[in-house]
Amino acid sequence: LEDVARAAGVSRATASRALLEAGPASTPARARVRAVAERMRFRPDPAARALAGGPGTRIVIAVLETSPAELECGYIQQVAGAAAAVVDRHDVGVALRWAPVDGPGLLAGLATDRSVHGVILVNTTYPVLDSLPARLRGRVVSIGVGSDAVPSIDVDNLAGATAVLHHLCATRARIAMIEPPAWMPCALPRCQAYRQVMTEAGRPLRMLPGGFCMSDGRAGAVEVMRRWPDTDAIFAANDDAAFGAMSALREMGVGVPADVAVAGFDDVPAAALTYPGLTTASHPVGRVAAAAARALLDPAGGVAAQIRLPSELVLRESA
Amino acid sequence: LEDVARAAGVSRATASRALLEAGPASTPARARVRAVAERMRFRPDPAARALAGGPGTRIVIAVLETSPAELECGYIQQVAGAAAAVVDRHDVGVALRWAPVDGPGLLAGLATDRSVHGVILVNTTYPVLDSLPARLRGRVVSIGVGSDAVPSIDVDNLAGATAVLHHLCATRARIAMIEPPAWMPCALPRCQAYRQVMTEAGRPLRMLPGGFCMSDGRAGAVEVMRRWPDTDAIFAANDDAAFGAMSALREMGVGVPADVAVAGFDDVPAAALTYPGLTTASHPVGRVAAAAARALLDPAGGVAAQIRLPSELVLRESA
DNA sequence: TTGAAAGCGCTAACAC
DNA sequence: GTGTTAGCGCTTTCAA
Repeated sequence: LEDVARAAGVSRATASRALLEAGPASTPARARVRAVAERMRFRPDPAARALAGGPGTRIVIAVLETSPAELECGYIQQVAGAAAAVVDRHDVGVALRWAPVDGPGLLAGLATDRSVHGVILVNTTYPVLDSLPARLRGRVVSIGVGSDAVPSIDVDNLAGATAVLHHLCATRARIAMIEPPAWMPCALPRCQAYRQVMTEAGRPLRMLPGGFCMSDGRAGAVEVMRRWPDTDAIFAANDDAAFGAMSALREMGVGVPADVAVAGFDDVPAAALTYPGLTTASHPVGRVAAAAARALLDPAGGVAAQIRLPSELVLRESA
Repeated sequence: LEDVARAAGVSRATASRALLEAGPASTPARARVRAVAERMRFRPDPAARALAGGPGTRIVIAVLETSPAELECGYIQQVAGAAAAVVDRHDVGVALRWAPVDGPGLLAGLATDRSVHGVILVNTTYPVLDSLPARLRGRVVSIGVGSDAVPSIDVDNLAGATAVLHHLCATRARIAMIEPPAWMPCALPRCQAYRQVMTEAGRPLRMLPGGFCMSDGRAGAVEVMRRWPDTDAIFAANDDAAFGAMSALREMGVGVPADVAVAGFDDVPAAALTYPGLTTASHPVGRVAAAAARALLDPAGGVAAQIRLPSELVLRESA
């Protein structure tokens, strides 16, 4: 910085202000500093910046889940990987932290940690969003639901699920849904899509509490066939649950898709490998996470309040 | 630190030395400082530490690959996720960086970056290992092959592959292997196991250059059946290649496992979902990555030169 | 609008 | 073995 300032003919302080786009600085000086910095390929030292009261050196990905073991699921790993790839160029790192679903003070602790540059909330809930400490304002983005103070980025769950359900409706009459975990507000649009499409099409509503694991899908499928034996399609809240449903149906001697069609959501790699291949909606997790990391990193900070990345119908054999 | 030192009745410098376990410090003082620090839940500020010449605040995971797109594969994501979870407690972050397979100066650049705490090399090669800059000594671990200066952590490829091949040998006579990418030295033990087991069992050697993608497995299987039509088992270098082989065999009208048994390596989640389920060897990627991160973080630094985590045979229907 | 100066919390020479 | 002192590279009051 010293060198940049000298080369631009200003003091360190002015250079700092120019680069930060904060505080007073004349437009010409500002431009000169930026040009010199560019030319010298100047990269501010994040450690020094953190020490001097700037943003920290880590982005923590705080994952709300029922158990820390959930950090090992493919979805979270993908978020971590994509974010880690994005932050590298900015000399920042990411850390992955489990937060109990109803644990208090998660954000409070993060707010006082000077080494924290920003926070990516995953699977967050409204109570957590509402407890946002002032010091964290502008340094938090949510993958999932957001609030006035917290911009959110997610796949377009509503559109993706709607597409799947329209496809199901075209060939099937009685469609059941295995719901996502009830506490997870970001998954609610998938239910909403179900209610909406079924209602509009005049189909019966057959919803069952479920979850995001194969075991949830398995249990759900068994219960569906017990309660409504004439069901001819199952929409699972995600691919894993759909895999569970398919395997349970097979064990019950129910043909997929001959007797019952099955569809999921996410298009995980395994969806292309099962037999039959799983019809589902794509979920660009990596792009969502990368966008979240960039929102935290970009100086402009022009984060739209809400970004919904498109989800596309992926047709395979199961439905 | 100031407070800790005062409470322990020593100067900041002594406290620092005691906590760092570096430099001279009397045993009693050392113990006192540690006790006080423990009680006060003192956590040194990583930014300050980095600024003052200590280790940086980021661990960069440098992945040698042929293309940056490879960073998005499940294996790398898992490494990133597991490492990110481990470093969180240490107020450090991880960053993911792609490095061209034969790109020069990768480590040189990292060595001069003060914000880098340490480096986890993934899929590294011997030339890279040999070019280790002195300043990075003791701050690099490799997931894969290592060297005198770089401790390495990996799954026990040799034992895992050997177990799979012994299993194959028990019921099959002519076993072909689809090899891993040739430039990736960490995957070589899988080939070595093949040669060894085949030779000991007096079986023909049928090796074909391959890779780690489904397309490699697909091409490999086609070529195997063309060159050696009486082959009755295929060992693919990893699960993805095995999936490709299975799908190619199915398309060729070859029954799996009836006509040809197929086995892979890694036990990715999809291996349990294909039809037939894939016989493979487990690969505790998360544990490997966590161990690598811990090796970099732990103050003791007592990293064994080489750690090989066990791989277990996972029997399913494909072989 | 700008510059000078005072730290941020820690480590590492250096003298005691 | 221990304390004193001087920074690490930046941001941010405060005067000018």
